[in-house]
Amino acid sequence: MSRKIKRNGGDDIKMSDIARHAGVSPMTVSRALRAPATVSEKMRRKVDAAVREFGYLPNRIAGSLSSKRSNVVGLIVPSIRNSLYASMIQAISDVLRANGFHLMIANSGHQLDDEEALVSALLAQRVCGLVLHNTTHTKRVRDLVRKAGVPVIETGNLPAEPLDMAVSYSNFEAARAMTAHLGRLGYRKIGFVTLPLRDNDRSEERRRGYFAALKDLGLPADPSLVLEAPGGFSEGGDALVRLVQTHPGLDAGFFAGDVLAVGALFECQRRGWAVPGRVAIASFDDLDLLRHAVPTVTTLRIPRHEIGRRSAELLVNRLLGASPERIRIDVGFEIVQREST
Amino acid sequence: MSRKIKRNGGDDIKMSDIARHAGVSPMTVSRALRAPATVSEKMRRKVDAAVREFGYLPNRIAGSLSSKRSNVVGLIVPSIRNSLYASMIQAISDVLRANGFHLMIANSGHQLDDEEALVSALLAQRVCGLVLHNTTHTKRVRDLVRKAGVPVIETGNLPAEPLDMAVSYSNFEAARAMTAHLGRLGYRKIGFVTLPLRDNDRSEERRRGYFAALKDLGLPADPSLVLEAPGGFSEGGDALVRLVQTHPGLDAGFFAGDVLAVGALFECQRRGWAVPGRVAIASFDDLDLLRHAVPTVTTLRIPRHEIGRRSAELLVNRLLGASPERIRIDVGFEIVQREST
DNA sequence: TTATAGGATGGTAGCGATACCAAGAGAACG
DNA sequence: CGTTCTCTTGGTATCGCTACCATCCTATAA
Repeated sequence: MSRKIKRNGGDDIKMSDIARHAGVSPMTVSRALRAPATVSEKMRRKVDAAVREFGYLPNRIAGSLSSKRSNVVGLIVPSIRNSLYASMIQAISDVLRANGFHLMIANSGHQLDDEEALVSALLAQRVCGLVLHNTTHTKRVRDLVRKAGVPVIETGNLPAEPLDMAVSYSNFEAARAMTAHLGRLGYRKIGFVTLPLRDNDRSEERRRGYFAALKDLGLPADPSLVLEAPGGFSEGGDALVRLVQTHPGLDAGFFAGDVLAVGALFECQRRGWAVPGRVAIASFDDLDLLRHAVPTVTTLRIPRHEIGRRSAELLVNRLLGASPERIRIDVGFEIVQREST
Repeated sequence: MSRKIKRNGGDDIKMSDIARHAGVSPMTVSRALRAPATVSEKMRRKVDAAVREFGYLPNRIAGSLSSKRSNVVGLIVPSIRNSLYASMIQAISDVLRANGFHLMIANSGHQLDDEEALVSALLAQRVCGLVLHNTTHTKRVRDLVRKAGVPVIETGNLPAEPLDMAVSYSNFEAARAMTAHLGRLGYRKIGFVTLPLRDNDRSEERRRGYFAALKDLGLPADPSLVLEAPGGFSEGGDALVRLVQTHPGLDAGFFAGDVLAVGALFECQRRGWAVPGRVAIASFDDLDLLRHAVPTVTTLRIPRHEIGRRSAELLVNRLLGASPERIRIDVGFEIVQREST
């Protein structure tokens, strides 16, 4: 059909073609498209007509190269699959889009090395900003980001010293508050099930919070009450069963991952264990599901949507000219007491 | 600090700088980076050293402009928040990344007009391929896509005439199969709860499938057995209650949306209605949740992950040179019979 | 009437890479 | 020893757009 590989198909109409057909200069076309107010009514109409006639789409790649400005923001999350991230992503995407920016998403699978590779790749694409759902990075990531000079949001945890801007809640405080809440409700033997701790500052912080609260409550810190489990319904159920077997007096389980908590709840239903009669269940992160389960599940409400929204807003402000300053926003959390505790 | 707005920060080291410091020509740097095999060992080492010394990141924007090739694929989903899409997105992202491509994601919120705006925007960014989770488009979208000449995957449904390539299952056949399955199990008064039908070919098809199956079963087509509900746990519960109230003989509910089904299940638990004793519940889409709920829920397993994987693979093949041909892949579905029916 | 400001247009020179072709350096051959 | 072939390397011309500055035109003031 064609002698060489067709790289990009398309007839590739360009700005100068439009200019010629409209009888104006390319610059006028450029202006009519980006800043219509700076062009006379007459010119604008000519340009618009030609643009419509040819179905012209300006080449943003050329535009970005020329203006040294891009309108794409990069986002790295540990996993796209997880619905927690999904609501944050949605919020980011919405705010960006409303301001004419786009989102490039990648997932690191909780690997710091992969995060590094992705940060390089995104910076090579010359993203104009970055959102990282992670607050511990390799040295190279820190260097790259500093050197690139693009605004960066870190989230997922509250770092003591953000790279640039951080929007999050404190995993430590949240876990501590929930544990304290359970103590206040009278529970005395509180198990803690955590997601994998390796390379995950969030999980670490939560566990620290749990122990801190136990100390505040004057309860013994028993490491055997802490179980590490990969996320998943079955794993949550298994963990609870194991805790109950090894600690007959267990009266509550705090699951630092909502899916784990729901899995535990289902396992209780299956075994006919009353929740909270036999054992109370508390969760982390307010999945919609938890409000509808039977019984409804006590949890921490993390304003994921707000985190996404504010992250994107900060980024956009900076991109629109706000002066660079280290910002660290604590969006807080809320304990939602429900039937399960 | 600086007299003019700093657009992109960074010292902006470029290829010619690296070339100078390595004592070679820019072309050699370019080759050493993209096709190391075409460059002598000696040159490659010089280049690598300079690249590392300066922490140089090639500018992909310039590269794309020059080569007329981009490595970014665009994806438009109705909603990022929904976990159905999440597992497909993850699969797409993984395959693309393994082949050196990136993903730009946007969500249309089920609006065809928004889809149109996003397709324009993505094509203006000169994405090298497009995945649309939708099979009905505005005329302009069809024109734009044709003109751009980039490979396109449609998914979410099986269109009779794909724009280019389609990877999906048949919503019609799936809904028909599940309804038939319920009939085979002996249910005679089967309610159908659908997601909003407006501008949504998937929902339409599912409803058609339901009616087709009723006809096959020799059961009357009673429009009052069909309820439209926005997605959500409460909405699923409400819909079931309404159906039961208006049709005392209702013995099964088929929910064309997993969240609706789970909501209905919870409502039954709350009211003490035996599932499936009082009413059976069947769902669409095999959320993990359904396998763990009590009782476990009968559903249609849609290979979302496979859809994402194969979509991305087709796209990558085409981008790597496979000849353009209309492809229409039916990945099928599977009925998973569980305790709830 | 001429001077002058201010807004609208156009010309030119890149942005930072790659495609394409030409040239140089060895290797292999008669 | 010259010729041809292959493998590397380098130079030049874009890619499609925007920044920047020069120019031109019209409107208002003197």
